[in-house]
Amino acid sequence: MSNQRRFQAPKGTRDFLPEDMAIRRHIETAWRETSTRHGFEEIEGPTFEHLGLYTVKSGEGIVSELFSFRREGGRDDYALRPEFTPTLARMVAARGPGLPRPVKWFAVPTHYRAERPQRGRLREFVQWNVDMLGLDSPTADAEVLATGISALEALGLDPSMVTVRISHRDAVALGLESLGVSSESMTSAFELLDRRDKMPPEVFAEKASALGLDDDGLSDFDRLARTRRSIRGDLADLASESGVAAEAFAPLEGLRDALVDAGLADWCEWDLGIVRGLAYYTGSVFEVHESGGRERAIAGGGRYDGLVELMGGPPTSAVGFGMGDVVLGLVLEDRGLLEEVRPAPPRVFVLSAGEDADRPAHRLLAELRRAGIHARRSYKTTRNVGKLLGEASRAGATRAVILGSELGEGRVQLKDLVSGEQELVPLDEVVRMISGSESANG
RNA sequence: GCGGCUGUAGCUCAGGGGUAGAGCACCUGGUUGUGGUCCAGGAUGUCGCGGGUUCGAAUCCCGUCAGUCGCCCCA
Repeated sequence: MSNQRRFQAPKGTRDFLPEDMAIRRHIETAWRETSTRHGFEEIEGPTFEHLGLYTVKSGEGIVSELFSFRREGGRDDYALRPEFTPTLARMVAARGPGLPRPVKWFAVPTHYRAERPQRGRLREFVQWNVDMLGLDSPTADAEVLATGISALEALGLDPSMVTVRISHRDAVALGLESLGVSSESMTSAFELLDRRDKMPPEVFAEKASALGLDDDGLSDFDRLARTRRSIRGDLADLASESGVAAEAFAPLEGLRDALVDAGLADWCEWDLGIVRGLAYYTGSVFEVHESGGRERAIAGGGRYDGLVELMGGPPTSAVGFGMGDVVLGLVLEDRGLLEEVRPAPPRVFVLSAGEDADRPAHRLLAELRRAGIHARRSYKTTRNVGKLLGEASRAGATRAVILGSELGEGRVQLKDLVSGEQELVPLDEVVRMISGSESANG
């Protein structure tokens, strides 16, 4: 290590040692199993795309946030994918007309963003994407949300720990309109709504008045932005709390019914301050947050009915979300839900208690593995059976097979490492006994 | 791009002008067959890097790099 150059992982990337990888697989397994159970099929796309795929949607300003490159001598600009939705929209635009509707796809891709890393945000991360296209109904929104929530539940979270905050751009637009915001100013109003907590009150007031809001309008705007309410409640209550005319919330009715019918009411609440920066959202928008508000959003998504068309496909309704592994991992860690997650332990540990037993031990090991059993041995040279059993225990094995002098009569010790009991059994029977036993492990 | 904090053994850290320590982890042994304990022993660092001050710097000063947290941004 002295006269060689030492490399470290690039900024914002992670090395996954076995313990880390076990956690990553734990999360990804929950994502995949939940997706499949809800009828979504897995897809994958290229890790890098033409740069234009991202600038067409987000403008040139996005480039500074991307890892983009041009091949030496090449003419095309590429970028490592910062998100999956453009790839998805491209795939659907290309193949969409021939696909049975609705399209229900999910992916678990890695993504890359050239940002300054901080808690909950890295330069390389995994993000679960769940999307449903071609069904213009709130039941699609609810089904997508049900899938996300179900995965959180599978990972041990419950409604006391996380909340899905939901809004709807149409409802908020109608509400803002009733406060006097013109349709030309609507985009700016959304932007102001999104960023209201990031500016001093004077600046907020100034920008609000630029939208045509007087003092009353400003206070109503603020009230709307802070409105949070159970989705079980009457929408009329939402109207009275936000100060906006009840008619504005008509777009929420179908969504509310679908969420309640899907059994998601305990997890969800209306939060009219949720906007999401992305310009392509057209209807429902939502974010999943840790209840204590200590971490960044665990997931975010919404309806984006115009994007497939933007990619050259037919007009296609769409709704989906992304859930990253970084914040989710932090939340699970905070809640102590990862303590039991570790690399798979072996079902059995084979050790020889004497030189004469080495070859029979190796033969047994091979036989166990051929039978599909996760079996390990020690590579130490010691004959100290105590040390070897210690190694078996540390590896997490619940049983050990000890081959020794009893081999002369064709028998070995089969030891239960949990109870400490052991019995002499015929060598020929070991594989059958272990494969036939009920074991939660490996 | 800006700011706070932190860089000493594989990990967590202590120390602090006279050329380095602890715990954990790791390895070996405890002689020929029973456990995460115990005992004994062992390896490991250019104290992030560069420069300056000094007889002497891990220690003080300057710079730089890296990590981390936050701001900006956040698909």
